[in-house]
Amino acid sequence: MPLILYNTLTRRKEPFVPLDPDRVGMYVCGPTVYDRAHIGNARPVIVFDVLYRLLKRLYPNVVYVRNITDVDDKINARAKESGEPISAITARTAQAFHEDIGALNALPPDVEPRATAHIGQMIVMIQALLERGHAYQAEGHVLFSVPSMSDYGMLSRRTQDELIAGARVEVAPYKQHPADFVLWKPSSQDLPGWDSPWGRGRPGWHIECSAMSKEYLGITFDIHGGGQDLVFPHHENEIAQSVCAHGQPFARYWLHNGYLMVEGEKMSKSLGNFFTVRDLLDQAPGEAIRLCMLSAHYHQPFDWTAEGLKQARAAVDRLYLALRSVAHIQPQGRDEVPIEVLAALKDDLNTPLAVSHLHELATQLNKAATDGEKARWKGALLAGADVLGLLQQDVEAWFRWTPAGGTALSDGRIDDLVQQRIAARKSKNFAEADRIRKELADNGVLLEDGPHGTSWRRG
RNA sequence: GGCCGGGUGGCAGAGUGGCUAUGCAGAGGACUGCAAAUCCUUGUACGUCGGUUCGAUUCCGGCCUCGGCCUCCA
Repeated sequence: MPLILYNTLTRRKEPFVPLDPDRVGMYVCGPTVYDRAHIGNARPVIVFDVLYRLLKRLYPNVVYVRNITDVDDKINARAKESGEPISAITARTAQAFHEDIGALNALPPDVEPRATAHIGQMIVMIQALLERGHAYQAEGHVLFSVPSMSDYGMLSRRTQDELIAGARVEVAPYKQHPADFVLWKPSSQDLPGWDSPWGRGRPGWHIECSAMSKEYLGITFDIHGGGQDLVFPHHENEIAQSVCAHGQPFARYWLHNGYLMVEGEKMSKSLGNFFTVRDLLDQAPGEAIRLCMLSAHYHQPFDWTAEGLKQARAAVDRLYLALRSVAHIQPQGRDEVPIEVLAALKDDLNTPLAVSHLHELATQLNKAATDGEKARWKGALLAGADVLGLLQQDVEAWFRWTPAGGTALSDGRIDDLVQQRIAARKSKNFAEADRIRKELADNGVLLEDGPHGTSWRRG
């Protein structure tokens, strides 16, 4: 069964056929580093991480590029507010981004280019657009001429007339057409700027992705991904710039993850339902957050709820409990992704179905009677979880996780109480044993008496 | 106004022209000093009205309804 992907360009599911199976290229729009990542930012990171893991299983060489936007007017505004130097803001925020998404088990991309390190390539591309008659200069700006591209709007399926009608912001007077967008804009001395043929200035938002994808993946490449909100204008404009500058096709498969809502409402700062990844990592382990995200199909809108996170955590608990019961068994077939998990993911990244297969594997593991069966099912469960970026940590570490700033009992204190209870049980002092269990339960610690002794976990 | 995606059992959420999704929650049972975990059994579905069909939750059309986007935004 081939890999099938829903391509926004054609609005249908298509078999994925790479340009060069020996070098599959994927570009995903990364963060603008002016503030900590919120859960909306986390969704594409997790979704495309799963795709990356899947592609690596299917092809020998995958190049995953995810940029960091470190030049942007939002960053400039932040610097002006706080007085913190721009370079400090971007460095600090980029580092925080890496920490946050690392906790969500997102693999680092192969290349993580920064916009400010590719200004030269952007200038070259803008020059090409000017030479080919797809851009013009006006009042220190360089603008892309939307009417110069006959099939502009192919991705978002908009016509140029609609763009005029839909323009709800004031159109800058130097624009020849309301939909024209900025490639380069002048910078005053207090703003970041680079010398260019058009004076000291800075790039527009869209050009960086066009320049950096070409730098690392070539003019035409396989997959371009991002959030659905980027379809227009960002990705539409990337296509316009790249196609018009090079005269050749740009990305072949466009993938977009759906929007993220919170408790049924649009996530926004004014509604007070705006969570950062960091906030959530203080409340729940990263793998619970990750599984929660993967419990709905990437293309659907996702409603983030406290209840959903709770259920996701319970689901991960269940998988780790299955593993805990076979901690002493060496897994077998550790690298063979179970066929049903693979099939689910190859069908346009059907992660909810893949997760359900993980649960079925856990059930089989729980039911396994012989060590041979246990070894086989354990290997299958772990291998299936790997492609989803789940079950990546030590089983006991998972059960010992504790929220930030909590007043949880220490591991050592819990171990002591467990030992006391074991002694009480040995002497048939069940009243004392139950008292200790109750004391631990009151502190959020669950005990499980098994054939191999007593284990505990934080709930 | 334009574009797009939805409406599935208590909840979340896949999927399918006729055959158990899965998890959580519920009920009964086994196991356990008691529990927990686990296993077994089990109840509750496919917005609405038509059409196509031997048969539709699943295809087609109308309707109702929810949500998002339309040059800040993953």
